[in-house]
Amino acid sequence: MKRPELSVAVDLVVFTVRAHTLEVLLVRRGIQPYRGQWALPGGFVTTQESLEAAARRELAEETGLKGVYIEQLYTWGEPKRDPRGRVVTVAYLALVPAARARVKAGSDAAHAAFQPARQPPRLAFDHAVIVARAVERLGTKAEYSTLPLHLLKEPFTLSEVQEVYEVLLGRDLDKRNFRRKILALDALEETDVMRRDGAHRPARTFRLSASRPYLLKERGILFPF
Amino acid sequence: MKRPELSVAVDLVVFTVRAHTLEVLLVRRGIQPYRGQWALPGGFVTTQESLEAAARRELAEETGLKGVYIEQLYTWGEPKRDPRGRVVTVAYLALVPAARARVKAGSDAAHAAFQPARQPPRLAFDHAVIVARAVERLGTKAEYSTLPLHLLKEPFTLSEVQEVYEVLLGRDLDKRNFRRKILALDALEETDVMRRDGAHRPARTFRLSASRPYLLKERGILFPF
DNA sequence: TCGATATAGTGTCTATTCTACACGAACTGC
DNA sequence: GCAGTTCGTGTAGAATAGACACTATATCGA
Repeated sequence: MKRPELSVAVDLVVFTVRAHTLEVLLVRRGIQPYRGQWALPGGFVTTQESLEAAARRELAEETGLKGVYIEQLYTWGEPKRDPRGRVVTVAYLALVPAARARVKAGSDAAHAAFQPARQPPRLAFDHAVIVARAVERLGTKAEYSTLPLHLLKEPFTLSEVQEVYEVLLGRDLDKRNFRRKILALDALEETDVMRRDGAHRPARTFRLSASRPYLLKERGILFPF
Repeated sequence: MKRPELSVAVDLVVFTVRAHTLEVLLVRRGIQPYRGQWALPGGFVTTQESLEAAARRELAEETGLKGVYIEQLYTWGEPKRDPRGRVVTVAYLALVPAARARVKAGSDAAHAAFQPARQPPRLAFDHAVIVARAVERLGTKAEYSTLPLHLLKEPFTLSEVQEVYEVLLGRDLDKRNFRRKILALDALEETDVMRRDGAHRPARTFRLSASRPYLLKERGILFPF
């Protein structure tokens, strides 16, 4: 059994929801190949770090963010996917609240930006495929889990929760039905701060109830509805 | 950006359902480390083949099977998971009908065998974790998809279908409700051959209807029930 | 050949869940 | 204090889930 050595990379699909749009973090490549094109942030895995650690490191380098939600998405390893040679890439999906979704200070404005995830610009390598799969995965998880809550900064209002679900699912939801269902999951707890912004009635705010995980496989499935 | 070179392997979790038990294919390691211990079949990815091709090659080497259902499960890459050095492994999940689940002729009997997947023997490396995750994934997919049909050889009876679902879900299902639901998916079509085995009424048999994919995300969710 | 035995195949009723739908409440700003 | 805006709430009809038991059809052996 021989052991050919390959390069292993991690790529990050960092999502946020802003202005009723699902956005993904892209960086402009400074080197060949695909120099000047948009691509996912990422980099090679060093010998001593775990895959997830490598992903978090890259995320911190681009955005300065730590402790956000991250999960492994899929691994791509077609022999020709990188013209430089054989590179296997492990893609990770990360969710950041819009309020925290800033490109790291020090990067010039053109270097990195959040852009529409469903109609991204032309991307380097097979990154368009990776983004498409991540979008699909997120949509699927919105159907049965509270994962989308990671796109919000606590405390949040139920209208904000509904907005992220609508964006991920790509359709409008009935307000009363949505609120009934999301509260029935018993995953949210009311805070005592009210959100007042604008000339209208203030909204109650919520945070995750301490006893609940984000993903609910148990009954209490969110959808269909 | 430096490019450390790592070894990339594929490991296979090959499932079958036999005698109301979920079984997984294991091989006895002939070399160090973990020599003599049970492990998942697998091997290193060569420079010219894709990851899935490597997985299919390993599967064929152990079982002689081609064209079975296979999907990528997850990628493990902790720095210390293999004492020989840094090995990133991409695990694949494969489903084979019991009628085809044979270890390749030429392997000695002790070399490879299907064994209970939920209480496997002590496994090499982190393979127990991999098996556990595969079992969980299969159970989850049984809740909303027709993926378990890959565990059956066509044509099959509805009782056989129910059996695999029961094994994957770990609970008994009501016969009438199950048949109503599975048929409502419109994923099965009746054949004209009857299954007669034993001293009782023969059963209709079915195959997958040509127009249907195995996985159904659309409504018509199978469970809860 | 007839009875015992084993699995196949089928329908209904009740409880729960889904879905559609509209208006008063509470605040700001002019 | 009025206009404008978002917040917050209940119900009724439709669809789906879930519990439940008996007849049909074959084989086998007495």
